[in-house]
Amino acid sequence: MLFTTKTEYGLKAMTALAQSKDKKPLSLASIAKDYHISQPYLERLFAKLKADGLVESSKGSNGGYVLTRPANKINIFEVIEALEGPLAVFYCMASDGKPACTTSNCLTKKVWHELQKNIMVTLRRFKLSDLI
Amino acid sequence: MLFTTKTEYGLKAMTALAQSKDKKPLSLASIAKDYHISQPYLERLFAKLKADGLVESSKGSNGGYVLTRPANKINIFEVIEALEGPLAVFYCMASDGKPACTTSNCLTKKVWHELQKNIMVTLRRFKLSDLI
DNA sequence: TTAATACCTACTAAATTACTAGGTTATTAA
DNA sequence: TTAATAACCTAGTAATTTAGTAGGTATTAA
Repeated sequence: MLFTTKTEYGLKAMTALAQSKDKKPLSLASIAKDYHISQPYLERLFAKLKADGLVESSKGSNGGYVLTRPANKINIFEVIEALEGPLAVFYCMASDGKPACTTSNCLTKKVWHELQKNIMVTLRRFKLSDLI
Repeated sequence: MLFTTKTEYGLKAMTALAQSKDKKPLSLASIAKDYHISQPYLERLFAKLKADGLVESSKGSNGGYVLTRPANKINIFEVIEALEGPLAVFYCMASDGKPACTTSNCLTKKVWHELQKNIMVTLRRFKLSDLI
């Protein structure tokens, strides 16, 4: 399985924000209820979405989250990367702190690189608005 | 992470078979030693590869595994699917026994379907011989 | 001042991956 | 015929990740 419920829940919630009347902030409590998702779990996902600048929050009564950009300007890849971390088809392809493959001139790596690029391009083509 | 060490180990071992002199069977003991992989774990991977008809086995002294086809006729997708099971970018996309998405006319699903098709096409383009 | 909301920390449960241990069965070479 | 080799099988354990729970604090609007 490529993606987990993190992405599934996150995208569902993001589409909910995209459909909010007059860009009114939506509380996680209401989203959690509407989509039957654990609220604390959703909170952690939104912390990541906010850290990556995809949503803005406001506290207090009538507070909640709103998208920072129109839904047709947010691509699926951004959302996935925010939630799942950097895309890596393999351990050896990880771009974060993990130990990378040390085989010089590694043919296998070239194949994974091409696959990874391909997946990214495909995911970037789709916008949040395509899911509504 | 898309793929696990199952695929990593499996592909490494398959390329070892592809490079065997005169198509001589290679034992899992020797592959496990050469590539520093747990032999019983490798055994289970090869059970899957054999079940999918990608390798043949012979028991006894000088026995081992050989490829059933030339390396340029075996594509990466076949190997991955044998080892990791049916490709599904999401739970809702699983083609096996699991409960599928019931949302009729689900837009999200169309996006995943296109992504999934794309990944398959890319993986089928690469042959085992490309990794040698 | 109160209620609503984001935000934070620590823990538990479930699932999956990776690995270990200890066999049995079939085949070949000596 | 025997011993070595190798596939093949079963039942576990360890490690990691995902998913979810519990119980708070901080901030803001009404």
